[in-house]
Amino acid sequence: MTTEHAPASGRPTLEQVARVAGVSRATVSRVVNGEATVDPRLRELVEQAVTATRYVPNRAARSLVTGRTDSVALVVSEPDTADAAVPAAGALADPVFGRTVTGLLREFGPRGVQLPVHHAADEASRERLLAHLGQGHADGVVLLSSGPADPLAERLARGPLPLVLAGRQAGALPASYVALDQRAGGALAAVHLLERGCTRPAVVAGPPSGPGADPAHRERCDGFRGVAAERGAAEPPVAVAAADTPAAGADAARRLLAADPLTDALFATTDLLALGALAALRDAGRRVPADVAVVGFGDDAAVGAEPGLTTVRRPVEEMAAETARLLLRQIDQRGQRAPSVIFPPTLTVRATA
Amino acid sequence: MTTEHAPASGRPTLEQVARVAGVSRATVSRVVNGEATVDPRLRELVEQAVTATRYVPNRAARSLVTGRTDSVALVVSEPDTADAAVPAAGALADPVFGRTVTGLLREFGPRGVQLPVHHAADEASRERLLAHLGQGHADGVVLLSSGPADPLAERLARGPLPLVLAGRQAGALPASYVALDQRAGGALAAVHLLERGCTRPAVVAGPPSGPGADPAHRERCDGFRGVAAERGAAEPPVAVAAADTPAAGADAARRLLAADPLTDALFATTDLLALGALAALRDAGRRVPADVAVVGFGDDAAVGAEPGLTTVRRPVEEMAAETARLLLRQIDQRGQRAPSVIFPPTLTVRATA
DNA sequence: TTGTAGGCGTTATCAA
DNA sequence: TTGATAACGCCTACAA
Repeated sequence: MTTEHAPASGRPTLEQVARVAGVSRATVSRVVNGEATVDPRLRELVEQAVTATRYVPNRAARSLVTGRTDSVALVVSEPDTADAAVPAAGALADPVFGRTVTGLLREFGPRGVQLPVHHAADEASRERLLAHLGQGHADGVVLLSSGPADPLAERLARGPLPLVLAGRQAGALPASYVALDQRAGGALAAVHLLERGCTRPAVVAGPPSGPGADPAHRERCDGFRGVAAERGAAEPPVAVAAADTPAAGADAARRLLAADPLTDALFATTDLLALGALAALRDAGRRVPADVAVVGFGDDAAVGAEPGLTTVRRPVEEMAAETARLLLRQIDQRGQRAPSVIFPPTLTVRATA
Repeated sequence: MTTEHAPASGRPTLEQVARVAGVSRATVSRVVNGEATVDPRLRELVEQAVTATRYVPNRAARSLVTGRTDSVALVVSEPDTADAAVPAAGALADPVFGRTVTGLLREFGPRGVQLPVHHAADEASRERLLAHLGQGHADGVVLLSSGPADPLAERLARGPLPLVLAGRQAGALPASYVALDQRAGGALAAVHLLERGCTRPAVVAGPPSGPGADPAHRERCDGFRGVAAERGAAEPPVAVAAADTPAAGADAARRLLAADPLTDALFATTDLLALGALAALRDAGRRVPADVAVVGFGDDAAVGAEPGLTTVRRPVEEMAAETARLLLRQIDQRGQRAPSVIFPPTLTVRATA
């Protein structure tokens, strides 16, 4: 008398597979989880039953007993945007976010690791997130942080969950990270410009505070100036833009040109700034790259430039893939911290330099 | 003799909260789930115990018994990119993806609904995804589809899971959607240009096939021409760009200017195309907007223009939030299809028109 | 209104 | 090597 009280959802369970294969649940479980200690003949039987019933393990049940979730939280954190001048945009609208997701999914997807996204933009969402993660709803965390001093980074780093910081160094925090060699990027730009024959380069640097602020601006700038000094070029003057926008970049470029009309190369620490510089050069009647060569940084806004902007490209997808691998390793090794990795950027040469 | 066999993970369970509050698990469960039938005094007690123990429900356990997952899959689908000319970019790098996530999270976050992201770009990932979703790992699906004829859309629509198409109409598919009124966007641009005094407008339209192809180009174009005809303006000539890139936009604009040197307004069905048109106008020595006014579409690349690009803005975040609400309603109503919604765009006036 | 008890699908611990 | 059997944390009749 098979009572068969239908489990509401018509999906097959271990029990059913076991019945079909004529073995116990335990054996089916072993086969499904690839354990070695199982008779080849039984294994064969079970595998047939699995495909016959189209069985797929129930994540919730598995998670309940193993304590693992097979999911990694992608947390996009940004400083309270309430006071900032950037209203709608936000870190999620940055192509870097999408490219990061692409890279992460490349590793996680095939392994069946879920990637729930979280956005922490204010106190409330931060607390909710922390509580959520604290409950063990993810096996690890990828933190995509826009600010250097992120309160969330610290709290997550002190927490028990494996954590990898994406695109930003950990500083004093006990966490591994995957970051870009910003200095090397600046150096790349300098070498290219100098080898091109430029002798009076200048730098449009992003703001040290306010919208678009980022310590990376300074590192890129330092890398650029380091090479210039090393190669005996004139010490490149630096104009700091008020914000990371084309308008501010144009303004900074104008100041640079006014201070030294013979400037023949401009390195902007951001593509957006470079776009503004391009506009300023146009207005000033300078030809690009004949009179002034321009190199940007990021390869984000570069797609919008006509003619194409020569720029320093960050291997965001590859970095994200490495982030995923690092995190997976940490999860496997039960919290044992993985080494951090720094990626070198590359130069994408287009029309402006 | 409290045996207290530590549950490995030190997280509080219903049981512990119940002990602290001096009630039964059932009562705690009721309070946590907001059931009305519970004595206010007990409720108070339980709530205190919950905060004291920092209790957060265990999703896996809950999911196991309810059959729900409290998570919605965000599926980003794009046609096989293998042959396409766009290598690294992809739909995820588009700011629209991030803005959509922002809007979805606005609704899902506070309700504790997870948002795992999936990327379906080839046959393998599509099948894996379908199997995954078929197993009931999500309560519903938001499909962000780049192509009009998406094989995934059809299969999901026929499946049992609640589905909402984001940013694209369903066509013949049995699914609800949230889309933009593309025609109205074109009309908006036309009205603005005409009221500005322009009399010889022209259109740079995106490609009907190939990279950046999208039926929306035509709708925007139709909306624009409809208003022009209605208001007795000259029939606007249309140049179709070879791709959705600034270079192709510049090329199309040049053709338009050559055909009619008196052209005094340009509407591009994409911001990227508009950027190219701007460059072409510059090269041709036309002042913008004095000689030729320019309006773009999307407000994506607009951030990269200097001076600012006047453009048609899509309320992507709001649309995504509505998508979330629609889906939630469908999930609550056990598959009962929700009505679709079409959003009107707005005009963002900057410097070019 | 509250508590008791059974079961969701899986893994893990034992015996056999 | 295999099979019972006991959790895992929660919800939900059902009984009180």
